[in-house]
Amino acid sequence: MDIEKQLKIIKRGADGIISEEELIEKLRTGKPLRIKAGFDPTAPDLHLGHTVLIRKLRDFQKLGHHVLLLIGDFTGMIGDPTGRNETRKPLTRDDVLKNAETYKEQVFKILDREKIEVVFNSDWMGKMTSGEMIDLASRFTVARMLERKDFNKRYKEGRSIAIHEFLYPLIQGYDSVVLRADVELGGTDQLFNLLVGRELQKESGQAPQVVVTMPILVGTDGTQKMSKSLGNYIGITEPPSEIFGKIMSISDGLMMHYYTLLSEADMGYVEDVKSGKVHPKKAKEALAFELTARFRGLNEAEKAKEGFKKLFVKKEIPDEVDEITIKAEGERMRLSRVMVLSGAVKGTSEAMRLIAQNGVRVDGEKVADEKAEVSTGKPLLIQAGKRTFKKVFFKRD
RNA sequence: GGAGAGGUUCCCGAGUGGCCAAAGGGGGCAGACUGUAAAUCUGCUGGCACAGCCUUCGUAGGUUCGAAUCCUACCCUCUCCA
Repeated sequence: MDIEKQLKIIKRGADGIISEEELIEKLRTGKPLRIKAGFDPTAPDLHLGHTVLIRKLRDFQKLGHHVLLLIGDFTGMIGDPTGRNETRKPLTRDDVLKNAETYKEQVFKILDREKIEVVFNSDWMGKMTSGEMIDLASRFTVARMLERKDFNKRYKEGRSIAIHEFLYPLIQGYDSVVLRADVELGGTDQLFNLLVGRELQKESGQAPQVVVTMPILVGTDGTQKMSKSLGNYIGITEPPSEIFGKIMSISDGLMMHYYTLLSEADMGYVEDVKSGKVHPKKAKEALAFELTARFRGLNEAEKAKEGFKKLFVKKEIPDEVDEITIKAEGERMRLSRVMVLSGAVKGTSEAMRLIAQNGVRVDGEKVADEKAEVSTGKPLLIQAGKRTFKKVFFKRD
């Protein structure tokens, strides 16, 4: 493929490339490039945010380049400095391997498993002697380190920076030297670390890697970056109905952001959505379908779509309802009690609250009385809130 | 090593002896509206055998008829000086 076309694909969705000239030069050699991307081994549950980067790796794969998936098990002991002062508990070798397996499994939903090399930086970092570590540390200066936004801010504010935090960018950079990376991909928040790699490579007599940064995906709350700890994420292993539903409930504005970074839809369609030619609802549905299908398969996506329509558009009862059998405690039971036992709610208070708020239906009928009782003679269909359904069977002994 | 500040319910943050299950905001949930959403309005947001009772305000004790609020010890966090 000619270089212009390759470049176009690489640039799509990318935030920045340092530098484009160098990239062209590397592409011109015609040899497969070594593309590096690092992952934290602590969080094996991938969400849409991670997939932005992985999809870009896929682009490189399609162009015939060699992808190196670096599991940062050594750097994981440090944890990328975020300013949050929480000490990471060291992972055992077993944990790391297990997490890595999970990673691969999930990553292969997007990447071609044949054209990928998985490496662990503990392989070389674990063997490094203190002397070598000092040598590595000597190749960078504190002043340069403090250029990093995060460090800079903390330094100015007089907040603590532990010495070992300085090692993180250094090691990440050193990984590039060891791997002889031609290109490294990362989120925009990784820019500094990625640039350190270039410095160290130059010092080692290598051509500096080209740095490609991808925008950070905003979470479902529409403001903060997608992350598991913030609870604003959509995991790629979640049930299809969850993925579909979560995407359907993002705001229209966010939808454009997702279209740009996650969808494979061609730019023409995306423009039509932006200009309003396509109804936002239709567009959101298409996006939800595309992403659900990507991670959970076409059939599942189809089901999720139908289920969603039934539940939210027609307000009907979904096809598949959780069925649960609980012990009958008499001829009649408090509804709140039944709801707790069936797992529809966390506790009695929550059950009563929901009832008081008109959010509970039994066999389709709204319940108004918080202390309502139900007969245990036949199975009941309980709806608690918008989306929780339980088919309850009673067992007598 | 020295000096000070502080630890409150999911989060931020008020509260300095009873009117405190604890203001206000955020988030979350529910209802209305809708395009599924957003925005907006309303309500809820410790637990339970729910007009009542029980457990919460860093931890453990103490004073008091009564403590998140006072006392003692301990743990932790932060800031400043050296």
